Amino acid sequence: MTKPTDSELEILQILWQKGSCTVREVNEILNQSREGEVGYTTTLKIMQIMHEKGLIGRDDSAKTHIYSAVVKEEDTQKQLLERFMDSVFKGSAMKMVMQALGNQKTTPEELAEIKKLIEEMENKK
Amino acid sequence: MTKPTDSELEILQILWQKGSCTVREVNEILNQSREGEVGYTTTLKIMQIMHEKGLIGRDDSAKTHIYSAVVKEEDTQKQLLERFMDSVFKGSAMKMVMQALGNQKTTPEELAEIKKLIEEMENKK
DNA sequence: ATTTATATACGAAAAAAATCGTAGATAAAA
DNA sequence: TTTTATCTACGATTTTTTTCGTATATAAAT
Repeated sequence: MTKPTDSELEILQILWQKGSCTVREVNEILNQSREGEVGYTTTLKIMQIMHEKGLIGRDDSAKTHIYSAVVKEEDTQKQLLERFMDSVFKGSAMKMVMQALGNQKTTPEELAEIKKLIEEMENKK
Repeated sequence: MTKPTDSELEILQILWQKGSCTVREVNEILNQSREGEVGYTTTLKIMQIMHEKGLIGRDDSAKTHIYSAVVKEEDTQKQLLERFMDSVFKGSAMKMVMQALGNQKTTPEELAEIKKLIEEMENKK
C-alpha cells in the first residue's frame, strides 16, 4: 500500500467524513480550511492520480464523477502511525504516547478511557 | 521553525544520538541502515542546507567540519507530533494514543509507566 | 616535491509533488 | 438552436526534495 502524500491525505479526510463527493465539493471544502486557494483543476488532478493509485474509487457513469475512499481510515492511520513512530520516536510507542498526553489538553474523560484500555491490556496478559 | 524533511530528520536522529559528527560519519551510519547507498556528496549537500536553515550548527575551524544539532530533539518531536496528530487524527490525542497502544507491542512496564502518568495528571486536576 | 587521498563548494540534473491552463465534451439555460 | 456554464482529460510548468558530478583546496603519504 502506497503512502498518501500530504495533499492526498487531506482529500482522504474529506472523503472519509463525507462518504462520497464530487471534485467540486472536495475543492470547496479544501478552500474553506485554508488561506491560499487551490485551483479546481489542481484538486481534480490529484484525485485522478489517487484514483490511478487505487486510493479512491469513482462512479463515472454520469458526467460528474463521484469519488469515495477505497482505503480504510483506520488502516491508513495505522500505517502512517507506524512510519511516524519509527522515524520520529525510533519506534517507541511509549515515548510518543507520553509526549502526546503531556503536551495536549486531554479531557479527564479521555484520560479515563485510556486508562481503561491499559487495564484491559494488562488483564489480557 | 521550519519542518525538517524526511532525510533531514534521519540526519538529525544521528546527530541527536552521537552529539556531533563529520559528514563522513553521518554518511556511513546512514548507509548502514539502508539497502540503497547514498553518495557522500548527497549527505554533504543536505547537511549544508540544514546548516543554512539553522537546523544544525558546525565547527569549521578545521578542514573537516564538525556538525551538531541546533534544534532540540524534544522540541522537534513536539512540533512534528502536533502536525501529525492534526493531519492524521484530526487533532485527537486520544484516538492516536489508543491506536498506538492497541497496535504496538508495549511492554507491561511501559504500560504501567503510562498509567502512572495519567494518574498524576488526574491528580494535578 | 610530487602524488594520492579526502574535504568543501557549487551547480545542475533527476525525482517527486503540486499547480494550473487549455481543449473538448456534455448538459443546462436562454 | 445558440449561448453559457460545468465537467473531464491531458500536458506543461513550478516547486520541493534528493541526488550526484566536477572543480578546487588542503593535508597526508611517498
